[in-house]
Amino acid sequence: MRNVSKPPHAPEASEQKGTAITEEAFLAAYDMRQFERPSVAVDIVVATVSGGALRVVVYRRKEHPARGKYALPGGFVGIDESLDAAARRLLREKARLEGVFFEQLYTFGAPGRDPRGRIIAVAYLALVPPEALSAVASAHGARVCKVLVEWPGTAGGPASIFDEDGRYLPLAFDHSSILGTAVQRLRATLDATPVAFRLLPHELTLRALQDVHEAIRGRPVNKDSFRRRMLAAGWLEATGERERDASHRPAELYRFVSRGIAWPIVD
Amino acid sequence: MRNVSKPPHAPEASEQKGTAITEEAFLAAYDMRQFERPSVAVDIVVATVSGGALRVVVYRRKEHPARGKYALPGGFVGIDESLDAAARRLLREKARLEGVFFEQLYTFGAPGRDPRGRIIAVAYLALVPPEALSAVASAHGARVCKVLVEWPGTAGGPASIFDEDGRYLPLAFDHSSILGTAVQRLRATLDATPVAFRLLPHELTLRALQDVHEAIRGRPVNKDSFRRRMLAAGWLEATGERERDASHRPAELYRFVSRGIAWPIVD
DNA sequence: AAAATAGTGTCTATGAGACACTATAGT
DNA sequence: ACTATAGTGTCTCATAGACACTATTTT
Repeated sequence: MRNVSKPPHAPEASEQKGTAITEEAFLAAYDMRQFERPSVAVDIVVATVSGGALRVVVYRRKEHPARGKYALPGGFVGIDESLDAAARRLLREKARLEGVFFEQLYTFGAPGRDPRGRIIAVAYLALVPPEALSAVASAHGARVCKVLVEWPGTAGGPASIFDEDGRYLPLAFDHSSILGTAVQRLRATLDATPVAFRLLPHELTLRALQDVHEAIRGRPVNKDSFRRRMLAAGWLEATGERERDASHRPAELYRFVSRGIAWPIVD
Repeated sequence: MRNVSKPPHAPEASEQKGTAITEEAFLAAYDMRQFERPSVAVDIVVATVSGGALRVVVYRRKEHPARGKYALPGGFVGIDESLDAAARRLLREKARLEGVFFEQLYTFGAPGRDPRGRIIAVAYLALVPPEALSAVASAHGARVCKVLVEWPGTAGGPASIFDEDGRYLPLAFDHSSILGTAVQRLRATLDATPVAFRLLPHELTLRALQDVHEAIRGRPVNKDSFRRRMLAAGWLEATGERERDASHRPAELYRFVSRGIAWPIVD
């Protein structure tokens, strides 16, 4: 039986006399529980770049459903909790991450996406520098896996994950779609906004920044023009320091500064 | 009392024995109703461009809450209905629109956004040519209002609506935020994707296309370079026909064709 | 010295902005 | 003829890509 619930915007009970009562009286008489409601969860793509590859945090599911498959960190939204607050709480609870950059990505609401029932997932994207994930690795079943994207540019589509030995790891539910959407967002905003800096430590070399761009785009970028663009964008400030323990000429260290530059860039 | 509901990913009841039972048995025993759930609605920004201005469809609310204010068309998501299906249904029910382009925009979930209780709104953006809204105008309380955006570029922020006489019309709930997000999305995707064509009839002049770009960006664009870019993009095909009833030289009519060009553009 | 990567200078191709000019409709 | 807008040709400037070259570290 399909429940195309009639919106409570105009509930039957108060429709006739509704025009005369006050807003307070209306709200007091209003019972929202008359409509069947879905559950709402937040799922988070916690992304970083290390070893020249885009990586995300996943957990091996120990319970049904999708037992043995890998899932993005996530959980249900509290009834008095905003979506952003839920994402912040879940980042803390599930990945021990605080103060990291995150933003809402897309909402996945296909009726069959979770066998437990109607669960609508608001997906988030969190960006962290690789060293911030050292604590996560020790967490209960957590793994930081390489992402494989099989479509070019911002075409979109699912993405899959692999372990260090190149073995495919199955993702639970529709999490390959969520992951694909995250990569699409990253690729689309990479040039227009300074997202790449969120994936790097505070002090960085231009080479490391280029590695991040190449890992996200999945293809090489032109070195010369990349350096010029980055230095012209006004996001970088030379520290005067140089890289250490490189087996070749050490590169200049830069700091990310957004002096007066809006986020995203305003034209 | 704050209900930060413990995620049913690992429900207490089946935690101990969960590792031994089958997925079928787990799901049969699983009761999702133990957690308090929000309502989920879809709100739609139905946008067009006419008279050199970006316009959206709003309804004057006849009932509490926010009685007398203007609201975007919207309604609750059916328990077995996907989010896209809910948007399609609401476009048909509320604005008598079928077969129009629409996409998901952002999800608004602040706990206090609707005084009736916890209602999470998945916002959608629908783009229609101006003549498609002639039937909407006659609908119950519907109005097609000019949009005012007070921030430059893709900075983001709220947007407000005005009637034909320049009078400010108050928007209900957080609909000015939703509207602002819609404009931000339009501005961000205007150059990279052929969204502008969704706001125009099938046959169009370059001038009309430029008007759409200027209305969305909120500032003039360079005519010469705009013409070159549009003709080079491969989205336009000359019909050989010319504009009628213009009080000056009639412009060439073009048709939108996306021959082999992906949506959005793949590089 | 050899290897490897960092960083600079310069040439070329492309696309945006500017502007002058021509074309074609209504009045 | 006059006005208004459509549409073309060309110049300049900014930026991306390509490539040659120099610089500085480890081994």
